[in-house]
Amino acid sequence: MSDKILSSSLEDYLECVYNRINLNGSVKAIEISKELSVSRASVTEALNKLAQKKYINYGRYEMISITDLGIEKAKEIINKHNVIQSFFENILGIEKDEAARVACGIEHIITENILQKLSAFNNFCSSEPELIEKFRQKG
Amino acid sequence: MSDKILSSSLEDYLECVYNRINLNGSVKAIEISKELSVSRASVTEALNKLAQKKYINYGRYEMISITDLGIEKAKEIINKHNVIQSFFENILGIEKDEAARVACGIEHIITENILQKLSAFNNFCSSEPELIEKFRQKG
DNA sequence: TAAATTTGTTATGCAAGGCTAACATTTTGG
DNA sequence: CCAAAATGTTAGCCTTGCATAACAAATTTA
Repeated sequence: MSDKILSSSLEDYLECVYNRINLNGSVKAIEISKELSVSRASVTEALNKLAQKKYINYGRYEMISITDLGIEKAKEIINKHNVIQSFFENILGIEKDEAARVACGIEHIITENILQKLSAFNNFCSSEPELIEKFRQKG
Repeated sequence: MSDKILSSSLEDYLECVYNRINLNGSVKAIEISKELSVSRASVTEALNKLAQKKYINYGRYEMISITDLGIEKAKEIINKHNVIQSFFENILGIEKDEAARVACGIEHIITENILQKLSAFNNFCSSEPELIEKFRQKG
């Protein structure tokens, strides 16, 4: 529980909180419960941990809000997710659902260094669309 | 513990057993302990689970051997590892250690479908080396 | 507004995967 | 061959992450 470190699981909860707040302006525990397919009790537990680590503001029966630290962290995670999913979808040609599902696992593992290279590679491939054309014809 | 399913952790143990047996003809628990940086006790526990699931042959104070099922599974895992590591090293230009370390996490998550596409993409890029040249100059 | 429903919390328990310490067995080197 | 060292096992404990059930608070609605 080294204060600032987040497990994969807690990263998922934080990501969900961030996305919901961005979409709706607020988020309720039961929404998280449904989105992540876990019990309400598990959500309570996870939110307490995130609050203790200062990623969100939260107390018994209180509204959930996200801190600046939480926003920063959530953006990092979501950026990783997007870069990975984009590589799978746009370059490898994987169907969206599968791309998203696997990206969701990898986002917790990939290093900043590899992510940066992968992002650059995505951009490179966008700038040379005939490349992907050629790959799609073979594979 | 649904009989044939292996957790990430057990996949790591099996991979290690397979590699050691291939290199040296045999493997001892203490070697696994060192390679995976876990206690001897944890190795005993993991080996018992792998034996129960029929991936290895193993009993108290007995030599460890791998079953046909184990070999098949280990090859799958190692193939995943190699495809991922190769993409990181040869295409993104990641340094070997980091490529191996991250591949070791992803190999437990990636689907067969994505792996197959990634492998095809590795081959495609090998057949067009000027591509990677160009990317390296930009990124 | 008071009862019913929904949502949140707490208590408790389970499984996985790890640890240490003590004990058992095997291997090694005088 | 036998004592010391190395290796393997067991017992007991911890943490994470999940669950269910019972209870508390908030919200909805009749």
